[in-house]
This record gives sequence, structure tokens and C-alpha cells, in this order.
Amino acid sequence: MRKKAAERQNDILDVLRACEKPMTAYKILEKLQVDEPDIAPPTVYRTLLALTEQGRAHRLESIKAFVSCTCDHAQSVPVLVICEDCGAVDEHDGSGLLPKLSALISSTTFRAKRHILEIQGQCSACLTNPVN
Amino acid sequence: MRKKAAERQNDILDVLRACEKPMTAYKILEKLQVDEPDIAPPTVYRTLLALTEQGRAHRLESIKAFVSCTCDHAQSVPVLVICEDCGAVDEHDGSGLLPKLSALISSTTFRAKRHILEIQGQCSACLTNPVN
DNA sequence: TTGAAAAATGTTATTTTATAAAATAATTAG
DNA sequence: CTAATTATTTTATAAAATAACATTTTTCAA
Repeated sequence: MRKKAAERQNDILDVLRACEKPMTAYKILEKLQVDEPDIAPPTVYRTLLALTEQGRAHRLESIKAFVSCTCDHAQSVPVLVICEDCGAVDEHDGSGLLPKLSALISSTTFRAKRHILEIQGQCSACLTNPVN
Repeated sequence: MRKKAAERQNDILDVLRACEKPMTAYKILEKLQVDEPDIAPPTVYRTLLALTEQGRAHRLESIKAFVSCTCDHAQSVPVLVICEDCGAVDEHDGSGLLPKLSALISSTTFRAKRHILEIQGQCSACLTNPVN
């Protein structure tokens, strides 16, 4: 028996929501394989592609991992804030940055399709308690 | 005979400058191996790390490739604009975005170390001439 | 000097991430 | 129904990155 794409997508979103830290594709794969041992990498990557295209999940390019979207899925400019120490990721809506961003690049001549905004550093918890 | 790090860094910058398109670590490796067949991946990655830390090169996280810096190497917020069609990359200084960015994230409680800003889309040449 | 400790670089091997291509199953149009 | 199309899975491999270890160079105190 094989699963419909939508069902698979929900499975993976469930996995992402269950861990509040970002997960790599292969970590997700491991989790899925607990119930369905025969799942292979392409299934995970295909499903993650669908989820990110829908805006229901985000790919953290700089750390090769995925999180579920916690903001408005329709927003076009997610700003992902990554703590280097504990790995926690916080999401913000960066649409307010668009005017400045467009002004910066020659926006009359470049058609932007995707904005990638990631910020790496230390979250307050890790600054306060460096043991983390 | 082995090379000093600084010399190696210049070699790799030369490679990056010679091609105006972004290069992956392994493409760079291939170029270097023309003259020095025994170079291995870690040499390239170590050198690229030094170059990016110095700001002399940038890593395009979303396409796993590198370009030489064409702006002020000291700038902290490079905005890298990537054409999906022809692969060309344009660099801008995004320091002007910092106030808005800081306001967006809870900057009092998060200490930002690195900003990653990449924009994917179509450059004017590819919009005009879709054959590219 | 010289040779022991530290730093830098090189090498081997492996791990991690990602995808191409082939195979199979489901769906749909006739 | 059943052939054609589309979607999904499987197998196998490619591509990217790094861990661990080995070697060379440098530094500097004795």
C-alpha cells in the first residue's frame, strides 16, 4: 500500500512539529522508517519540496535542515533566526523589508522569485546560560 | 613542496575571479588539480573557509557555491542576487537593512553573528532573452 | 644551533546530503 | 475494461562535506 502525497506531507509536518529543532532530511527519514521501514530518501526530498513550495515548511539553506512554518504560510519573506549554540530556530515575517531590498538590487531589471533570509548567532537563553 | 595558506587562498581567488559564475568546491578542486593533481577536498574547504571569514569570498548557501567578493570585504551584510537561468551572481551591500532586520527579530535578546541574504530570480538579460 | 612543542598543511577514508534513472502503481480518458 | 498518462517508489549513485590521522613547517627556549 502506498500513501497519497498529501498524507505523506502531513506525516512529515507532524515529525517537524514534534521536534521543535530543525531536522535534516535524513533525520526525518529515520523517524518515518520507524513505522515504514522501506521509505527511501527521494520520498522525503520530494515531500519536503512540496511542503516548502506550499510554504508549510521552510528549508534552512545554511544548515541543510527543515522546520515547519510557524507564521502565515502565504508570506513571501520568512526570516529564519538560528541559534548556533542550541540550534533553536525562530521565524519572523520579513515582508516589511521588501521595499528596501528591492531598492537595493536593481529591481526594475531583476525579477525576484525567492528571498532567503537567515540570521545566525546566539539566542538569549544561550547568552544567559552558556552551558547549553 | 607545500604551499602557504595565503598563497593557496590567492590561487583559489584567482580561480573564482577567472570564472564570473559561482563555482562549487569541487569545481574549484578540478581547476587546482590541473596544476597540482594531488590536492584533496579538505584543502579546498579549509581555504574557502579562510576566504569567507576574511570576507574575500562568499558562500552561496542556497546553491552550494562560492564567488569572490566584489564589494567592500569588510561589509557585514552581503546581499547575493542569483539568476536561476544563467547562474550569474550580483553582490550588493545590505548594511542599510540592518536596522529594520534588528527591529524585526528580538535583537535585544539575540546576538547576530552572520546574516545570510540571497535572492533568487531572473536577471534582466534572461528576462529579455529567454533563450539563455 | 637544535630539538621539543605548537601550528599549519596534507592525506585517507568516510559520512552526509541530494538526485538521476528505472521500476512500479494509480489514475484517467476513450 | 485497457491503453496512455501521471504519480510514486526503489535502486543506485553522485555530489558535498568533514572526521581522523599523518606529516611538515615554524617557533622558540635551552
